[in-house]
Amino acid sequence: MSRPPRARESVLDAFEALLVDEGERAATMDATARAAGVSKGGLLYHFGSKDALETALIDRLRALVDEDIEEISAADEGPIAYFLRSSAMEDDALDRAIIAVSRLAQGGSAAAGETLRDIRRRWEDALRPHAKDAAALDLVMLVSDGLYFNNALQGGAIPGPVPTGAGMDDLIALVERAARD
Amino acid sequence: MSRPPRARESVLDAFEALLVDEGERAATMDATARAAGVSKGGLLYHFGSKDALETALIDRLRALVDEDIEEISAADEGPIAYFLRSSAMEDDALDRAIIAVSRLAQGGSAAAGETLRDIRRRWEDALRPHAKDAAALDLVMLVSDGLYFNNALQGGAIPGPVPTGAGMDDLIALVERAARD
DNA sequence: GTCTATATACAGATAGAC
DNA sequence: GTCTATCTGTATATAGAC
Repeated sequence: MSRPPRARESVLDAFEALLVDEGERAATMDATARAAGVSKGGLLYHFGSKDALETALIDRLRALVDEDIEEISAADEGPIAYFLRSSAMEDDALDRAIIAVSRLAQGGSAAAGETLRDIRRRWEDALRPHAKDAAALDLVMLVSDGLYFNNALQGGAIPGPVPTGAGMDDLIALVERAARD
Repeated sequence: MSRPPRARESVLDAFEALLVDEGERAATMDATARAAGVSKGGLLYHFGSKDALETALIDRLRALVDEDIEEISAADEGPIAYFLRSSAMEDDALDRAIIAVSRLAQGGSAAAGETLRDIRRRWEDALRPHAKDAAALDLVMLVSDGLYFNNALQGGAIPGPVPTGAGMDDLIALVERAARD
């Protein structure tokens, strides 16, 4: 695994941040270059096209999901609780990458949409052994989708309608009681 | 209530269809005019700007939600079951309008985002009396969000991971058992 | 590897004819 | 009320200097 150039990574970080904080429309190559502190030409040396930039972000997401799938199976508080709790986070690398790629999917990227469906399938497969039946698995997946949806929809700093703290604990307990094997 | 001109409504239908079927980026004024069978100038007679077009679609959604809130309270199978079942529909006027406005929100429209948050709050208020506690209400809302999310994400005709038929009945039974008062 | 300058395409919007 | 023609801004991408 050859580690990629620093400049390349910081361009990718800037692109992701723009997608998450200001939406797909604001994440232009110009704005990305400015945010990363390089010129448009400099950006295009690392990523030959907008499509290449999007593909690189999608690849980063896939790598983060690989790690996450490992952690789900090994989680102390149980796979379902771990999965739901991590669905509501806002600032770790995985969640930022998912939100960013969701924005690309909404903006019309077919590759982004396929990636998100694929990821969802992998999570579903990882959790299936821990749910008592199909409806229970549907329930867990849909609550997780709902948590992501609400985090993805709110523009920036607006507090969403998603439960936090004790409210989140109560929700997880309720879902586990309904879904656990 | 003065009924609006036929041409105006068909432009709005075309705009909504483009948003739902091909995404926010494809729903340009040019494409909307073409799909509605008018020229760009013709479209701009009815809607003086892109913003006016978006506002009209948002207003249409608000009106449909007013009707829906009435029906939720009056539903035979119970408000929660009715609400969840209607969250998974794909082709009635309300669901198409929600998906279209969700696309606008993702594309950066602040007004669309506020409208969606407002609608969610109204549904939550309508269902609160029928849920046994806060966690139960969170559960119902998040499952509904998840159903919408999955319908909104898939590009066009791709079958989503959302349960249908008997699977949906099982899910609703599970949620009701967990959440009902 | 990174820059400036420029080409090309398309979005939203205006003007004025019919 | 609907059209064509045109203006302006901005996004992606290329060419070539440093």
